[in-house]
Formats: sequence, structure tokens, C-alpha cells
Amino acid sequence: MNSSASVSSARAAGAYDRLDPRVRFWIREQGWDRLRDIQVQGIEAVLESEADVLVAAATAAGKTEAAFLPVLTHVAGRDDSGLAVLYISPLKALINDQFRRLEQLCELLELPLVRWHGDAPRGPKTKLVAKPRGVALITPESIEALLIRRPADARRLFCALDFVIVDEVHAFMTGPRGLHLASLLKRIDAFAPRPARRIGLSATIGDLGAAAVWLRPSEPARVRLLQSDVTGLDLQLQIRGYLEPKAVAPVQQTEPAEDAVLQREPACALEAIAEHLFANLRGSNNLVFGGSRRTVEALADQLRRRAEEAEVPNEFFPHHGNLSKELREELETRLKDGLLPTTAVCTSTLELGVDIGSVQSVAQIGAPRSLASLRQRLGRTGRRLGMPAVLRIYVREGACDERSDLMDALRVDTVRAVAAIRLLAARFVEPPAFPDPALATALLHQVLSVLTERGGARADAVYQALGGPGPFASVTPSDFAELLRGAARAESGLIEQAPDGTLMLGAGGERLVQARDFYALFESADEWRLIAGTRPLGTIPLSNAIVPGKLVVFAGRRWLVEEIDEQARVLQVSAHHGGVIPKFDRLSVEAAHDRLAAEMRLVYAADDVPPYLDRQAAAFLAEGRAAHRRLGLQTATSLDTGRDVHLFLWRGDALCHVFAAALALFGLQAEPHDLGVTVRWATGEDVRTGLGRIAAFRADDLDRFTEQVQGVQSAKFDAHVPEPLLRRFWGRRHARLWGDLAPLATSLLGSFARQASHNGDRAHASADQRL
DNA sequence: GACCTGCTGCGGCATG
Repeated sequence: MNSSASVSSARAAGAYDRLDPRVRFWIREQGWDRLRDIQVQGIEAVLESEADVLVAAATAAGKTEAAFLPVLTHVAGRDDSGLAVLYISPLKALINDQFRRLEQLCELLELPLVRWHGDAPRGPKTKLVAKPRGVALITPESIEALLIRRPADARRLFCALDFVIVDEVHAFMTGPRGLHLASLLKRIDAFAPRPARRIGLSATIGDLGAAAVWLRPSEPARVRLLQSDVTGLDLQLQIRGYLEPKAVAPVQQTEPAEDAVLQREPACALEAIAEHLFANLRGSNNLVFGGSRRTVEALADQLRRRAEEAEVPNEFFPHHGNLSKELREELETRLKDGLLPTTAVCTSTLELGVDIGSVQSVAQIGAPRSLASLRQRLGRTGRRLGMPAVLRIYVREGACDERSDLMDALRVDTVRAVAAIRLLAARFVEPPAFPDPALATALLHQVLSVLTERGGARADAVYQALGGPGPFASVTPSDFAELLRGAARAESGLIEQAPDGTLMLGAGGERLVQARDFYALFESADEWRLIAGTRPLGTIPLSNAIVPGKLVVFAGRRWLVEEIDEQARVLQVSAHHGGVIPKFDRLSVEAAHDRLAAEMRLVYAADDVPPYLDRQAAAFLAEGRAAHRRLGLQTATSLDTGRDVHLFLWRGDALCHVFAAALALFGLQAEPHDLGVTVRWATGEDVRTGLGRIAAFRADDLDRFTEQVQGVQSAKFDAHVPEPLLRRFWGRRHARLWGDLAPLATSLLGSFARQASHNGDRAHASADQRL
């Protein structure tokens, strides 16, 4: 059921009256003059039905209270043993925030409220296990730890849950962590005679139906979907273009001589962007999303130096996942307190979760690749009534001449920025991608976890515990048997089978489960820890070659490495005036959706100049469109430069990657990119042959194709999964795209044929069609 | 040409 009508005041009063008198007292104490729409809807859904509930609303719309006010009303006065409410969050910091918000309310209701994560105090946890009651706020990894280390305690805690509340559901809908939590929820359900009701809290998401499937896989249709009124987004927007100077060397990537770093770096687009940010953001609170940790450090460094040169207090500070908790919290507190103007230059760390108050503007370096993420970032600005959201997008493009690369000439970043804004206006948000590449790893992890929790179990019991509707619904009994056989192989030794058929952990399985990093389903790397005096600054990857005397830019400042403790992996550093930005290991790029690529094609074909472009960005757009026309890309989908062959697919990353893999089968070196794939060092003839083979693909060729795909191991425990099984899962994941390959190849062949006749007309046309 | 997230149990000690 969808419900998004604005609620009447009579309805709001009715909802208020249904709350426990102590909850109403608490509301009055807060000084609230009315309940928000989403809270009224939440009260009705929780107290007037037995259904699961999904609450989707923008940040700061009062989602937490929409769930907790009625839930606490419902469980107040309950006195059976066991927790009544389990709240699950992806972040420890969010748990601490929620704890502060709920502390007083729970005290009024005489309900114990316990934070349960790795950094939370132990005393209250011990007390809770002794007398399980009330509400626990927990992370998925702490649930995992409870199940495998203290299964009896877990059973006592979870045997009588009335509600499971999952915060930031959208953050769990893709990726290994979402599979993990979904499996844990299923296992927790089995502890109780009656499964707890589930309540999901989420930001505005594209596909509420998919979220309902995640929340209650066995009965998604019975999930009540609540959405707050979506008011039109009042947005002040600018896309600013910056030309990267061609003649100047790129920003220093390698180790320079020590004295070289004392000089100012060469002028580059990022410096010009820093100049603009410095001039426009000082004096207020803002977020600048840099896109990578490297860019964040470079920008923070530039901005600090400008403050020093201007002899004014610095207001710009970096924030990313490698910075120490202390530094990050200092900045978060400074933003939230609002006593000093502050701009955080961040990666996606400040995109969700912790309360940092409202900021005046959001800046984004580089064009967005995800509308979900852009929307979430915009949610951080203009939240006070009547204030518009302010967004600045800074795009950088390379200088072009007749030898420039095709992609530079097409001004792809500028066009993608315009396309993203058009999709923002159309309210498009990407749906989650199912199923996740980490499926096999998650299944193996949960098999080991169930065997540990139960001290051994028969295979059919484990399958029953994990299979069926839920994260592993697509896993067949024979898939499962193959996974178990792989885990029992001598070289893995993860599990063993007793003569009576019971499965138990083997020596290898014991080692894996005993390791401290078993609790999380995502991987983590070993890193150097940087410490200045006694102050922890954060970490950098071990892949950075470190010698004493090395200079490092980190945490927005410059440091000299004084001492290295190889054993403890600690670098003692002191302040210095020079520095080089460290390497942060990159894994992949953020995937763009089909719809974004399709919208880019429309932007190329259109001729309007959006008013939100500055002069340089408008020039980039005009140049990109001119190149698009000159190359005939309105109709052509292939382009043979004589050295490379470009195939324009106008699809998202998923399809472009599969298409590149298909071409690779025929010995063609194909690189996927934003608009399609580029086949390197190939003749048109080679590519035509390859396309002909792809055009002949039939549905049942997928299996043969899958057998030859490279790089199917991608997740944490994939090394312990039989490769044929990984391949089978890969094939199923791509089955939906498979049917698109042959028609695409056929249409590309048509484009080749038209181009050939066109080139024939121009008898002496140059083979080199680069611009 | 990406980003983020999490973590036991126990013994021993100091402290209120």
C-alpha cells in the first residue's frame, strides 16, 4: 500500500493520542508543536496493523521517531524475558547518535537501552545478557560475533523480539554487507516462535518495491510503504568548467626530490577550482565532495595554503575513511556546533548518517555517476524551510588539439554532468543491482557461521537455515552441495563430515572463524598508521614505500616521517613544510546506470544550452556536441580511427563490461568506458569479425561464454569457492544482459557497413579519423 | 577512472 497524501490535523491528533502518555510527555518536552506527516503515518502503520513497514523519507524528516515513537509505545510495559526491539545500523557513529536521541525517552518508559558495538562500553552489555529486556542498538558485525561466540546468549537475547528496525536500508541493498545482514535477520527469526516485525528506514530511493523485497523476502507485498510528501526540490545550481592546461606536467605523482616539493605546484585546473572555493565558501558551512581521497587531500592542502597566504584562519578540513576517528570527529563536531564557519572536503564519508547539521552549499568535483548518491548529497543542504539547496559541480576537461584523444574531444564529463542534472529533474534514482557478486562468498561465510553457532549440523539443516526466500534464494540444492564439497577439499579443509553425516568445521575453518576479521563480509587491508607525537592521524596503504625522511601530505597538513616501526606498522611523523600525497589503492570505478548513458546521448543530440552552465562549461558542451556531429555519431555507432576502433553502445557500465568480455573471447583487447568500448590496436576487419561472432550468439551459448570469462574471483572468501560455481553465478548474474549482446553487435555491423560506403565516397579520406 | 563500513573474550590491573 502506498500512502503519501498530506495528513489532516485531525488525523495527526488521532495518531498523537494513540501514543503512550509518557511518549506524549516526551514530545511536549521536546517543544514540538506537531508531528510530521511521516511520523503520523508511522504511528498508524505500527499501531493499527501487524505489517512490516518501510519508511522512506529525506534526511532529517524525522524517520527515527516515525518508527520509535509507536514501537516504544507498543512494547512499553512488556515484561517477558528477551529484547523487545533490535535496531540495526551500518555505522557505529549513527548508533551513538541514536542512543543520545532515545536515552531520555527510554528512561521515561523504564526500558533498558543498550549500545552494542565494538567501541561501546561492556558493562551495560553484561547487564543486558544477565537480564535481557528493552532495546539494543547494534551493527551487523556485532550480531555475527554474538551468534558465533556466544550462541546461547544470542538465543536468550533474540528469542522474543517484537521489532527489528533496520536503519539506512538503502545502504544494505547492494553489496556483501546487505547479503550478510539479510542472512542474519533470517537466522534471528528462527530463534523466536513468531518472527519479529521488520521496520526499514531509508532515504528517498528509486524502487520501493525492491526495498520491500530486501526487507521481507518471503512476503514483500505485505510491507507497508510510507513516503513523506516529496516537495519540489528548490535548487540553485551551477556547472563550472575548468580547462586543464596541456603544456604543464600533470600533478606530481611520483617522488620528487626533496627541494622540488618546496616550490609551488604547477598551475592546474584543481588550483583554479580551489581558488573559486576559497573565494566563495569562506564564512559559511559547506561540503565539498572530492570524489577520491587523493583529490580530497590535494584540495584541502591547496585551501590551507591559501588561508596561510591570506593570513586568515583556515576553514577547510579534509574528511575521508583513512583519517583517524579523532580527526573526523573533531571536524564533525565543528560542523554541527556551527560556532566557526567550516567546510569539509570529503569523499562519500559525509554522504549518509551522522548528524552534522545543515550546510549552506554542496560542491562536487567531477560529474556525478550516480543519481542516488547525488540526491543523498543534496539532502545535506538547504534543509531549513525556504532555503534553496545550492549545488556547484566543477568539471575538468583536457586541452584539445587535432591530435587529442576522441574522448577528450567529446567533453564527456561536461555532458555527463548535464545528463545527471536532467535525470535529477526527472526524479530518476538507480534501482539496486541483484544479485550481488559476493553471493558465493556470503553463502560460504554463513555456512561456517551456522556450523559454529550450532557446533555442527547436517547439510540439509544448514540449507534449510539459509536457503529459501532471502539472500540465497537463487542458490539451488546442487549449487549448495558443490559449495560444501569445495569447502571440504583437503586444500581448503574448511569443513569435515562425521560418519553420521554431521558437518563440522575443519582445521582451516577453525582458523578462518577464529580470526578477528571473520565478523565482517568485506575485505580490509593492512596499513601504516601515522602518528604525530601521540596523536593518531589515520592510515595509508602498505603499498606506499616508506623511508625515514619521506614527506607526506595527509589530513590536510604536511609531514616528515621521523621513525618507522615495521613490526607495529607505525610511522612517527612531525610537521613539515613539504609533502607528497600518498597512494590510496583504488579498486574499480563507480558503475553508471544505462539510463545515464542514454541521457548523455540525448544531451549530445539536443542544442539547448542550460542556463546553469558557466561560460567555460557552455563552451565545453558546444565543443562536445560539435565533435559528436563531426564524427557522425547521431547515426553512426562505430568509429575506426585506423589505430583503435570505438564502439558506441550508449549503455551503462554493466553492459559495456560484458560486451568487452565478449570481444576479448575473440582476442580483441577492448576497454569499457562511459559511452561504450574501445578496441585497441585493431583493424576494422578484426572488429567486424568479432562482432559477427557475437551477433551469432544464441541464448544457450551463455554457458560456453561463462566458462571462458576471466577474473570471476572478486569477494573475500571466493578463493575457497569452487571456480565452476563462481562461473555459474557469474552467468546467472549476467543472463539479463546476455540477450542484448547479439542485437547490439548486429546493429554495430550495420553501422560499419554504412561507414564503409561513406568512406568509399570520399575516396581519399584519411585513415586517421582522430580529430 | 571510487568510495564506505566492522571486530571476542578473558585475565589482570587500577579505581570508586
